[in-house]
Amino acid sequence: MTEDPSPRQLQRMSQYLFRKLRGFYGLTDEIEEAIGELCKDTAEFAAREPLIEQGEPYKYIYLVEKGWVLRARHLPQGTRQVVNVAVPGDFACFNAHLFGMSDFDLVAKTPVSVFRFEPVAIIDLFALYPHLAVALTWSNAHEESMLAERVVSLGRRNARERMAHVLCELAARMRIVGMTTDNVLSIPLTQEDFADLLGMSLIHVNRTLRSLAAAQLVHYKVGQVQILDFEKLARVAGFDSGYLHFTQRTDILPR
Amino acid sequence: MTEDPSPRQLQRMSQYLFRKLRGFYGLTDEIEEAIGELCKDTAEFAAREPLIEQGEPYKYIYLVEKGWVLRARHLPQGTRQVVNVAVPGDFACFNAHLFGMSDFDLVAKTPVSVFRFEPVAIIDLFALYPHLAVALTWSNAHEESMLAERVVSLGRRNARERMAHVLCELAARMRIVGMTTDNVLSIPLTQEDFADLLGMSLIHVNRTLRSLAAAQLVHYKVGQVQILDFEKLARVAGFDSGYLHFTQRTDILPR
DNA sequence: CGTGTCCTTGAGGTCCCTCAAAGGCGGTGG
DNA sequence: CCACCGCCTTTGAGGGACCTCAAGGACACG
Repeated sequence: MTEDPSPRQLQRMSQYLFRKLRGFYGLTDEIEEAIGELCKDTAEFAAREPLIEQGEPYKYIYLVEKGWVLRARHLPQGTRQVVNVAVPGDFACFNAHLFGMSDFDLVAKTPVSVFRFEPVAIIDLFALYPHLAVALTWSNAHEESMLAERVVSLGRRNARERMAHVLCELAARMRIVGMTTDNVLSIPLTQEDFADLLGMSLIHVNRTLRSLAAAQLVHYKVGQVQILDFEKLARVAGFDSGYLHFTQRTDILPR
Repeated sequence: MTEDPSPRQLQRMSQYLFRKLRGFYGLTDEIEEAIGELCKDTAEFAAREPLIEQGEPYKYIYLVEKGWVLRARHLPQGTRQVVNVAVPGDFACFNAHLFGMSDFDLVAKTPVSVFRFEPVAIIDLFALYPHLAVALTWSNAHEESMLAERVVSLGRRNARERMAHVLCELAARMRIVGMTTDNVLSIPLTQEDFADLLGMSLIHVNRTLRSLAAAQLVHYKVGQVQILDFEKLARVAGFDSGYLHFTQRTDILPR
């Protein structure tokens, strides 16, 4: 499950994360180095394997390098809610590690490789790698922003809008880290996963997807979603990519 | 709108925040001092006055000292989704300030006083006040945890459970910062606010509250919610306070 | 005493759920 | 190479949770 990365691997390691950060501000060498320092330990997980389970203490902070990871809560009545999905370049458990134990399952949806590091006191971490604070805080803010947007979706958008919205979001996120260049997205989520992500039933997900397909907006099949008309889809969703904040800012660089 | 706090005020300023942090770990003098240093500027807002509006650039990071603040999104079709509420001791806009502009309205629900400070580069901030990083990161984690729980509620709990759950959460949050000691909560939210917070219609909120009242669980009136049977309410909600992480940890103190 | 704000109740409709069942498709084993 | 199995998708039918529209009542305030 664990192996030593070669220097070559380290070189190429967090290109996903770097691409995201680069979109946000001029990525400095210090930040790249700090992240490189931190990400020396790697691990692999098979599909369906949990990285951490509800109720367990946190052992690591993860940076996803390959594959998809779902953060989900299992409710007593047997239902599940997927809170968010992590794709390459996303951190997992960063701020939550402050807490004693996890409130959620973190489970590999595909074969997954991660970089990971043991949580140390934040204050030590930032003292050791001051430039890391920027990257981590940005990642935090980004994740919280997506969570807030999910709350908006679940609270005030209907099934069609929710589905359209999450597809727009995934398209944008995958594009910025270079997971896709055209409108064909390799998304390993089943219709049941979408149901648990969007707070609806599997059956209604299916009908919604068929309806979007009939309208020539998207074409879903297992493991692959093709966006036929992004503009129109975004209009259906009320999707405004602003909340992802993938826009350059130069005024807040560390001095 | 702005005034200089007297030293006495500073002394008493963030008791709310301190109580929360104290619940989490032994609050050190350094942290208290760092926060005190930062919170020299205060501001007051009237009820309904926005602290910041959707689309505006961030000017400040806020620490709520008195009153209630709602973070809400207004959708094109005229609906509103309240993403979370901030009570005394809560930060607002902390990590979001990294972004160019706000995705949400931040509006005073009651007369509000806040401490505020201008965002500087995170790296500078943490270098200046290293002990602050802990408090801020914990606050971040806490807020994200509540957001995640809201996603679970909106996605997989029905109206009755959602209402019960949010009341349990508010009770717990108000108790830990000392806003209440018994089961009578001064909550300034109207039924419409609850509707927008829980993603339901005003009318259904009303029926749900009446139903909870009929079951002798809670008694709602304007500005005040009385919890008649917390245990039972928590059972209805499927509420487990774990996600609030108001439990002592001594193992991760900064050295 | 009118006006604004908020709560309350009724009635009808709809979005989405649950239950039920069938079909496609890749993998595995006999 | 076919039969079978597991996993996922698809479709139908009926029901329920919640929504919208409509209207009335309570209460505070100037």
